Amino acid sequence: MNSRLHDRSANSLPEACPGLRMTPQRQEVYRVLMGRRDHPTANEVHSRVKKRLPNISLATVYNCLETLVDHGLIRQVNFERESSRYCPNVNEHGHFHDAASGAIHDIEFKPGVNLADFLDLPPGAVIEDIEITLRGKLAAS
Amino acid sequence: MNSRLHDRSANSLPEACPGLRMTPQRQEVYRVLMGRRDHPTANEVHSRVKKRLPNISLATVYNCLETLVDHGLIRQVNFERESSRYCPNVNEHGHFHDAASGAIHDIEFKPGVNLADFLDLPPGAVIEDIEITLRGKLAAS
DNA sequence: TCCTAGATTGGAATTATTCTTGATATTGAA
DNA sequence: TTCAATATCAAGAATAATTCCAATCTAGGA
Repeated sequence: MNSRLHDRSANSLPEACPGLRMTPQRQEVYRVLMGRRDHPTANEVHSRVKKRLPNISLATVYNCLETLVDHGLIRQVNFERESSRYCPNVNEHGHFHDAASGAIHDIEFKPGVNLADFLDLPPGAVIEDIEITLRGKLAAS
Repeated sequence: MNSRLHDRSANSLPEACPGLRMTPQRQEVYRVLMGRRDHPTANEVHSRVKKRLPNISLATVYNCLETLVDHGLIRQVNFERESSRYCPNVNEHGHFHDAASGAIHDIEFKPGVNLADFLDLPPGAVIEDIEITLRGKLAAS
């Protein structure tokens, strides 16, 4: 599965990712995602990146995002049929979509849990990727 | 959450679903889904339905599918950015996407499990919908 | 039967994403 | 350093799933 890079702060860039040429565009796309972890769409990423790279095109943002996903530095997240969103948390995790605010929260697995503990997997299934999405509301507390 | 209708066979039509007029088109769309539970796309449903209703339009298939989803008789399932697929299993369940064959298998929860047992939910979260998708391979056994 | 709300149709419109092409930049080898 | 090969970028065209729209059509109630 994906490599697990932990403890990357908003400023730590993935200087050394084998096979990935760190161009200014990719760096800035990555920086923007790390800087505000609110699961932006490609369009939103484009707007943010343009502050520093005013000439970057949306196509390039799509290319950069795809490249970063392919190299396991970020994750692409889909809700229903909405635009894809992007997330710098590459740990195994799910998402909670708050219907009221539209906000998306990362959901971590409790430590030590195992898919097969709660799902009836087909015999011999080798899981390569998991996507867990919850939709609901946060009770006014 | 959705009403839970169990034990519907391939021929049992939802004659009585409050607020839903059972037109021939809706009936046939539903029948087609129940008859072959392989998670077809709207296009595939359209092809199948046309055998009995040659004049039905794709727009109508989309309308029927949406209506049936809204009434909790079927579920809409999304994988990545692919076309939506439709599934007559309205029980809470997930999906396993076999990368080799492209087949999609329903995954049931083990009895008695509870989301909060394995996920760190935000405090006060009220879950309205769950989507669990696994991608992987079936080991050649 | 007549009326009306809801359903259907075909085609146009929308929209996120991908593709294409030519220009530009980077790398590694000589 | 220079060159050739390769990768990246930008702009706009193309694609494809889905939705929208306007014009009929239909079923069921008065």
